[in-house]
Amino acid sequence: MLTAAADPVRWAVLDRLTDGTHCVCDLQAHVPIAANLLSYHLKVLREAGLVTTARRGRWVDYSLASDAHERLAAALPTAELLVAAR
Amino acid sequence: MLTAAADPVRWAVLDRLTDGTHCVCDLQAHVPIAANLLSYHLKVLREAGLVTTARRGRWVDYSLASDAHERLAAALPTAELLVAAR
DNA sequence: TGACTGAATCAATCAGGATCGAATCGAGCC
DNA sequence: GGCTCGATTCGATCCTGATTGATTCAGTCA
Repeated sequence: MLTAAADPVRWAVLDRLTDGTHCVCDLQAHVPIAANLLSYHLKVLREAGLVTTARRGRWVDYSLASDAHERLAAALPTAELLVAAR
Repeated sequence: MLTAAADPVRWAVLDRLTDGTHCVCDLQAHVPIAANLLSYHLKVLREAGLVTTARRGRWVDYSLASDAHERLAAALPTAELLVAAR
């Protein structure tokens, strides 16, 4: 879970998706890597459940999973500090 | 920052430290790896500023940095979602 | 239909970090 | 001083995961 977010490329993708849905071609313009490599990283994010996809014609739109932040925050080893503080 | 926490061994160490200070020998008992390897991971955590150390006689005590959780949470790519929500 | 485009998949390569063994350091004890 | 214990450092190896290029798939438009 954390390892999925703790990669420079995937971090940039997630960061880009925080301001809304973007197709792969748009993400492509924001990370300077090959298309097939981006596809690989998107697959990792999909398998981690951090992003969701929707096909729109010949494009595929990627969005942040609605609970992405909650799940990431809960995955932090220090998460239980919050619980204890409540 | 995130990569420091997104490792199984270091995650376990940080998790162990959430309930207080522990010497290396105690941490050793909670992660099934060689002593020198643990030392390596502790060094990574030190360099990331996530833990602090204090020598006590022949022992070295490790503690969570006071701002460890804040800094980890802020390092999440989805962190700005919180800011936007406020 | 057939050419074209966006996207995903596959096998193979490569690099960086994790791991191991041995040596070293620092502090206490006899 | 020599010795032990706790912890770290060093050098070499292993191995996972990132990267690459080529291929395949799905959808669009002429």
